[in-house]
This record gives sequence, structure tokens and C-alpha cells, in this order.
Amino acid sequence: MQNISKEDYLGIIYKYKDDRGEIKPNLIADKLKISGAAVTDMLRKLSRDGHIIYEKYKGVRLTESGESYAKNMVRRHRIWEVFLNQIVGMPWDKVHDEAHNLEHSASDELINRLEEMLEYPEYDPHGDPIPSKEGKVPKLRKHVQLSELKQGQVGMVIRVNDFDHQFLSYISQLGIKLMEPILVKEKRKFDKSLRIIVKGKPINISNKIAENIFVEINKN
Amino acid sequence: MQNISKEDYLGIIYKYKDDRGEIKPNLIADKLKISGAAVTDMLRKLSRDGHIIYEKYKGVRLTESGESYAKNMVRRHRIWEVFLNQIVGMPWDKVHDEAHNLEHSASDELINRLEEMLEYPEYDPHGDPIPSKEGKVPKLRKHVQLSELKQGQVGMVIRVNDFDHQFLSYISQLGIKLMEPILVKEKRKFDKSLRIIVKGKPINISNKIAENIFVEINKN
DNA sequence: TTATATTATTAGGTGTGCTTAAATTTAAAT
DNA sequence: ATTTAAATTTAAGCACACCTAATAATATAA
Repeated sequence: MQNISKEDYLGIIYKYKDDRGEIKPNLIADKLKISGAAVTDMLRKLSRDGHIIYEKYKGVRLTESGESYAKNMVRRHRIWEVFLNQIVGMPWDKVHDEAHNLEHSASDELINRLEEMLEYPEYDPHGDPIPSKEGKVPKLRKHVQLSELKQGQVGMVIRVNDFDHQFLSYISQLGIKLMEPILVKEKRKFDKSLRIIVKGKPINISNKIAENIFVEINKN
Repeated sequence: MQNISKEDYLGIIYKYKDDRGEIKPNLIADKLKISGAAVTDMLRKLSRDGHIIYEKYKGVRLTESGESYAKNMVRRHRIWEVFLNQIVGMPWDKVHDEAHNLEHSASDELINRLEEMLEYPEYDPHGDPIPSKEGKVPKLRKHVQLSELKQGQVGMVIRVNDFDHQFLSYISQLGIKLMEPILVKEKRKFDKSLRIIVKGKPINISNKIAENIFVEINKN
């Protein structure tokens, strides 16, 4: 394999597969911002190459080969993210796109060398786990969506979804970041929006925002 | 432009153009290890896009747009080389290939940030000059091929050609590196091979090797 | 359960970047 | 100056990764 596109497809399938390990073609098209027809095309090729199990009109799932390939892509991406954040000093809400440019390029040796330089990080700057060379994925601590917290509860941010650039930039501006404690001051029933306290300052956020921030619960 | 291949072509043209700024299609084909027909194809596209002046069966030269594009590619490549050598600790004879993987990926911002981290290096690990953001190219000190030295003369290595992997690996093994002084002990007329002293040790090298090592002359 | 909306696939087509083989132009050698 | 060799271009074709429009299958709702 030599192809950026195939690597992207496999990475997306890995990242967005459901609990049964399946993904719908449409979601792939969405994430890659391409037509459904292009996805059908590529699924046939990935299937031909033994990276996925695919029968038309049925769901798609990774084979063992596809899974280890995909996991390696995720690993590359996240190691670059840590590198950009820690070594280059790029803000954590900006590393995603740059890492995406880089993830297809470096040799495995360079990736391993960077990992060593970074002292084998287990999580990327958004709290997502980094698969090891051998394909082991660090466990995430028990966590819930911030939107699940009840009034008066405090949660510590341990992960945020990284698929929307604006979302990341927005919450970063609010002072939200990993390991930051958040107190839920008020929950409004009619639109499920929240009033939260971050670094002592009250902020209003929509339910949609809160759903994409994951916290470890600290009983108050 | 979004294309790796075009960037490669422009980089090659820039690096291998002759003193009149021209290059022959065949040399491009050689360097990129592709057929001549593919080169003709691409030359038409690069010409269409305004990056080169091209008339068939005539030489090829960069336009202003092509030149600045190409210079930027060379800049990217060499900054990655310095980074890999200085920050990652990769041996100077190994950085070329890895930098080639990376040169098409990073954003200009990242390249600039790396340059800053590296404190604005003027030369890459092979002694080649790094064009600045503005396109200024640092001058090389006056230098000659090692093969030009006379018996008894000493030269200090200030640049080596980086287009052959094995060549680099070989001279690196011999202890030859930038800023290393070399004494020419003996020159053999029949095959132009040289006996040189590097770090006090005598070594025999072919004329071909000596032609690709560039030194600044120190009268002995 | 049938109509409707959603999702997925096929058909046909495009630009890219390569290939080999044949034809053409230019350069070199007698 | 003519032949020969080398370099270059044309022709035809292929795999890739996408596209739009049309069709088919599946899921949802009346």
C-alpha cells in the first residue's frame, strides 16, 4: 500500500466504527467529505485487498490486517499531535490538521524515534489513547459526557472529541482543557444548555458542546 | 497545486538546472526514475500552469512562479533535514530519504516554526544552502571538488553531493563529514584515484568519490 | 402494508501520473 | 553531408480516486 486515501479510509473506519465494529458507508463519505459513490468504489478495493469485510448493502468491518493497518495510522497521527504540542509548542486545539498532513509521511522508524523522544506518551493532546508499536491501546479511565453531569457535580476533563476544528478552538478559548475541573452550576431543561464554572468563571455552553467533552466524575 | 509529483519535478529542475538555468527532460526522468514520456506529459502540465517555459525539443526553464515554488520545496526539504539531524539525532547520511517523505506535508507555518526552533540554519547537513522564507539563498564559500586538490594540499569539507544514498553512507563510514580537514597524500595518474588522510588515517578513494566532495582550500 | 424517504450502488465520465512501443527531431560521428 | 545514435514526443492504454445522475435496496412512517 502506498496510498494516502486508503490510509484515510481505514483510519476513519477504525475511529468511527460502532460497538459492533461496524460503520456505514455514509459516515465515511461524511467524514472524508466525498461522495457516496467514491466510498463504494474504495470499499470494493479495500475488500479486494483484504483490509475489510464488505458485502454490498451490509455494514463494513475491518479484518485483522485492516485493523492493524488502521491502528498504526491512528498511532502515527496521535504521536505527531503530541510532538507538535510538546516539542513544537503548537496549541492543543490546532494540532489535529497538521498531524493529519504528516501522518502519511514519516517512516515507522521516525515515528518510533519520536515516541521515544516524547517518553512513550499514552494519550494525545485531546485525551485519545495512542496505540503502541505492538497495537496495544491504553485504557481510558471511566468517563461520561459533560452533558450527563447533574447540577452541582464536578467533573475533570479527560478527553474531548477532536473532529471539529471550530469546536476545539471554541472550548480552548473558554479555558477548557485536559485535567481542568468543571462545575455544573445549572442545567436548563428547555434546551439542555448548561451553566458551568471553569477556572472560577461562569460560562454558558450548549448541550451539543457538552456532549463532546468527557469528564471523570469527582463527587462534590 | 496539491500535488506531490509536480512539487518533485519543480524541485528537481531547480536543483539540477545548468548555469544557463536550463535542464534536459532526460535528466528529470533519470532523477525521478520514470520514463521520458511521463516527463513530456508533466512538462506540458507545468507549462500550462505557468511554472515553466517549455517548447518541445527545446530546453526547460523555471518561470518566476515556478522558481519560487521550487525554492520553497528545497527549503522545506533542507529544514526537515536539519531537524532530523539536530533534534531527532538521525545520522547526517540518513536524513535525505526521510526528509523527502516529509517535504510535501507540513504547512508553511510549521516549517517556519521548525526553522525558528533550529535558530535559522543556513545550511543543511550536507552543506547545501537553505533558502529563506523570502527566497534568499545563502552564499556558499569558495570551494572546489576534492578531486581538484594537488598532492600535499589540505581542504576542509564544506559540502557533499546528496543524491546517492550509498555514496553518503560510504563516505560517512570513512569518517568524512562537514568541517573535516582532508589531506591529499597521493594522486594516481592512471585512474585518478586518491590517497587521503582523514582523522590521521590514510584512505584510498576513487576519483568519482572525490568529485562529489567539495572543500575549501587551506594552503598547507 | 404500502408509500416515502434515506442510503447505497451502478453507470458513465474526468484529470492525474504513470507505462510501453512507435515515430520524430536533434546531436554526434564518419 | 549523410548516416547513426540519442533524446524527445506521440499514441494508446492502465489504475487510481474522485465526480454527477440514475437506479436499486433498505429503513421509516403513515
